[in-house]
Amino acid sequence: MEEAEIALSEQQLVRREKLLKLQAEGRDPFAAVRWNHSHHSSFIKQNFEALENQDVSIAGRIMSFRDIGKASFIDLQDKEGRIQVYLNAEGLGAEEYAHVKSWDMGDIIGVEGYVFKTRRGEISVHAKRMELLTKALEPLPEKYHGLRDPEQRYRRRYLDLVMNSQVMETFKKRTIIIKAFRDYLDNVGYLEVETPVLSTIASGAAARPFVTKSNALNLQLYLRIATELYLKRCIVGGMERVYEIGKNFRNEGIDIRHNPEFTMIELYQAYADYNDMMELCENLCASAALKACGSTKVNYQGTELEFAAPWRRLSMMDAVREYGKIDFSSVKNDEEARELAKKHGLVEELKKKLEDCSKGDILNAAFEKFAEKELIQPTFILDYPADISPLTKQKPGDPSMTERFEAFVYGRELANAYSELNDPIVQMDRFNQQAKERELGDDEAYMLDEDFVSSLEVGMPPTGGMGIGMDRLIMFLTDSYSIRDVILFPTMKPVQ
RNA sequence: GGGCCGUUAGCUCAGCUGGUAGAGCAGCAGACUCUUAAUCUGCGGGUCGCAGGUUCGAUCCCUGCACGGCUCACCA
Repeated sequence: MEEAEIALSEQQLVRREKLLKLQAEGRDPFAAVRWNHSHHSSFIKQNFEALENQDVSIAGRIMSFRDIGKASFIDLQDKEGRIQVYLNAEGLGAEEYAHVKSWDMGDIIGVEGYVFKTRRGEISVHAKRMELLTKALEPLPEKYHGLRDPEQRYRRRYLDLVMNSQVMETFKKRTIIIKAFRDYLDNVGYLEVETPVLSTIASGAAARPFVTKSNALNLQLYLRIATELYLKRCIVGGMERVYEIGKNFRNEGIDIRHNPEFTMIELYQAYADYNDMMELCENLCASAALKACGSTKVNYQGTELEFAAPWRRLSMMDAVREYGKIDFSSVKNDEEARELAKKHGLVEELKKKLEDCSKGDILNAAFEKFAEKELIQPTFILDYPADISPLTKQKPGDPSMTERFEAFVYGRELANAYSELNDPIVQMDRFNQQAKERELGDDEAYMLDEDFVSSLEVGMPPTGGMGIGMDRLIMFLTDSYSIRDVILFPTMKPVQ
């Protein structure tokens, strides 16, 4: 007792004793072994007529063990679900049957036997041979309530997955949704690419980056906050249609809809513009909803969301007029806009001092305050101020506005898309403007990427581009309240 | 970062106005050949998140800390 020992519970000690006993008997449940299994649980249940009285081989985890004396029932869980195993001395032999009875809930076993239906109508496997494939040394959480403690569910997701079948369903759906995106884009000629996570410049979005260091290069590097500028280089290179699904990293607050690392798809299409991106956005989301939920109509937190095209289209100015009762169309300059800001209580919403704010800043603040949370059904908000859209083409006839939209669902931003700015001279001016913003204290202003500008000098065709927050879409399609419910291992503070 | 709430057996949770703790599941022993939250009998299992303080005495009151949840702020 000199060294600090990990305190084992009574139940853990019991299981370790069982393990030692098994090993002493030459039945080490951790010894190398493979198990040929022929079927999964749900397949057997769905194909009972064909499989009745047929031999099958299954494997999984013991979730329930009902010993009624000379016979027992086990609920075996595999990746598809659960199936009941019936065992008795006749099927296994008296000695084996007695041995199996010492197994525990949580143990991972293989079962060979024939398919039958119990008198109560439960499709089951009548065991002829059983093998303990892995011993569980820790007891499972409570079989009825499962694992409830949110902290443990996130920290020990493996237990959450074992105990809560809807969690497994959510993550299966997650994969279906991402695959739906891939299938759709691959079918219309997109090329999936990979761009750097590590870079000396973190640009393409407004966010604080994570900082790391390369030992080999003796260099400070950032983890990417967006893939935009590299994907556009691919367009310059002639790939015409590219997308990347991957993690972005933003060193910011953690809450119900933000995780420091999150999954984004960005896609770029040459010879297209933001109108094409709207259609693509509708089609991608509708197709994902159809594949994951069987319908474009999805229930989210008690509200029915309709993802089928067409989504409502509304300019930012019209949205502010509709939801904020403020008319920006007649505002001629920044000064008039600042007056409006004071009149409508927007000053506190602004990220900068009022005198530093342009008309665009104030319009955006009014939108965020009055309109954003009202946009429940999928809605495109079009035409964003140029000041907050440094990578976007200006509107023909109104250089203060850009060809940009964001898609909102349930009051949350889901997608962001532009007619991509491809004029290298204007792009340089916009980066310079961002540098000024940074001097004014905005540490999320876009970093200058000179090589990106120089790629535009080589020539980027007119291009439409879009980013969609995959985690957020997955939240909507799985009725998940928190982003942590759609990320397998969300960022957590370590326990001290 | 602010506010509110939580942390008690492996798990899910009780625990009154302060007198060092209970249930169900799980575990152990036993009974039971169609159970499925199986049932029945009996028995074990706790540094009440951590550290201080008040008190004769703290799971309970106070302070601080840790972790988590919600929320506001922040955050395209």
